[in-house]
Amino acid sequence: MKKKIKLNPAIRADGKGFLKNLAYDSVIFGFSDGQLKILLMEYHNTGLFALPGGFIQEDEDLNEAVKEGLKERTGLDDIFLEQYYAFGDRRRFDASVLKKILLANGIKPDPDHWMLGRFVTVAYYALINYKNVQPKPDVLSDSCTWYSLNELPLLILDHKEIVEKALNTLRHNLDRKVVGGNLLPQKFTMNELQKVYESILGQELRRSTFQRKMLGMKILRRHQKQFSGKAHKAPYLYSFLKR
Amino acid sequence: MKKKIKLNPAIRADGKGFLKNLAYDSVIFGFSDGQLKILLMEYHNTGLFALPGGFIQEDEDLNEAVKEGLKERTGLDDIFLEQYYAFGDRRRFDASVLKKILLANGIKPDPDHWMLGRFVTVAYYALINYKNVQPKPDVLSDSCTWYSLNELPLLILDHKEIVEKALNTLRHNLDRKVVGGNLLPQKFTMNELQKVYESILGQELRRSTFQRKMLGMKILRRHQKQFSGKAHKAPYLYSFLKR
DNA sequence: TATTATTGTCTCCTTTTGAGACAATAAACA
DNA sequence: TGTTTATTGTCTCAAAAGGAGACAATAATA
Repeated sequence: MKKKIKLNPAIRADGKGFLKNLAYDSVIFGFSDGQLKILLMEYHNTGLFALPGGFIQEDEDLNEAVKEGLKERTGLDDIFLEQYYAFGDRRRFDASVLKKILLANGIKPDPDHWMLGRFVTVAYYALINYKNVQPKPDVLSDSCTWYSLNELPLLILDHKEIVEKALNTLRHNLDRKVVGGNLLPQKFTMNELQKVYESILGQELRRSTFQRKMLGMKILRRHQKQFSGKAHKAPYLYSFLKR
Repeated sequence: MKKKIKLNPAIRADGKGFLKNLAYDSVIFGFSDGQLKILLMEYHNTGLFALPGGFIQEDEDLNEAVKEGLKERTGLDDIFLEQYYAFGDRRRFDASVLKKILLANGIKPDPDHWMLGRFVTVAYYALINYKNVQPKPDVLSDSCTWYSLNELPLLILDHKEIVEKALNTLRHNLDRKVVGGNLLPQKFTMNELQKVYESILGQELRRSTFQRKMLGMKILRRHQKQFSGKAHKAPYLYSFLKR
């Protein structure tokens, strides 16, 4: 079987083969040091930061395009991913920013270069296990690294708003879906899970209530204890039941 | 001030002035005879039914385009409207259906006619007061009328799926937002409100519990009684508090 | 005046949640 | 080896919310 080569959109001059006026951006959440973090790209020689994103090929499902892009950035294949909003304000777009990025990459765009046009972007958020990932920049950017939600750099266009809405959506879905586990390794302690919930909700939770609730849902499997070497009772490890 | 004329996209041959590959569809909910209903368009001489939808002008915000389209269909201006999903599967599209519609309207499209291409559609749902509306068809269709959710005709493309997802989203938002009132006149009885909730949730609710909950939220104002002429106690009318 | 259907409210009971208490325990320390 | 420390799993008690039904009030009819 012939392997499909995916050209990076940025290096194509005409934008052929891609849906016009349409892009996607993904807010990729990870958890480390007790904090929620997201992946950001920094473009060559510009000091500009942006969400990982891309374009959709004409022969590709929207959701598949996003999964594919996610795989390129993170190397991960089976990721919790959810679409949450299409940002379509006309003023969200600013051609000068895109032009700056292209120029810094040695591309001198015509005024009617396809990437300088207006785009509606479909936003997704993903939850991944921080430890499994070595983020990789794309052709236009020289880094793809984690930033704590509390200390984000200035983002291009309306990407700040996109992040905020992602977090809000994640919060609202937290009670409907058992989403928290996607940010942790397969086995984790109750305290680690609680920390994840707390950082998503932005508020502290009562330990006993949280534990009772989680155990009451019957979706956790209890494994052996985890001995940390510290001078206190060792917590059990848990994992989520598949279904 | 010069009035802006909005050309109907269908009668433009080139599709210029519109965003490519992008459309919107709206699931417009109304409530009458104790049932949830939605607005559907039937295209001239085709027997094809579809959701009201349209395209986005290059100088127009996505949300504004949808509001504008909604106003054309319903005459209403200030409508509860919420975006909920962008449908972007490649196989959602079927050129033969669009071709049939165009042919039935006397337009013989080239194989590369813009409307025969692939579209990602951003879906919205709206809640309106049934009584306020005289639905109007657009240029391509000869009717725009209410259909009960239980007895929908066969819909084109993936419009059935779009409706189902709208209803699901509405259900999930029902406890977060006080959404039910948008389907009723300004003043309504508790029983009418309960019927709305029941038809959205697809299940019966306990009268006393429902009333206690609604009154407990402190978002209802009680008005005079409504005398129906029937031989029993008259219910109060309520309205939602603004804020 | 009695009857009927429906409404607003109340009561009782169960379930869920909030807040804290307490014994168990892994390692460090004396 | 016994004591101390920090943390864990579980339990208890009270408060809040929710389910199920009872009951008096009432608008029109018979």
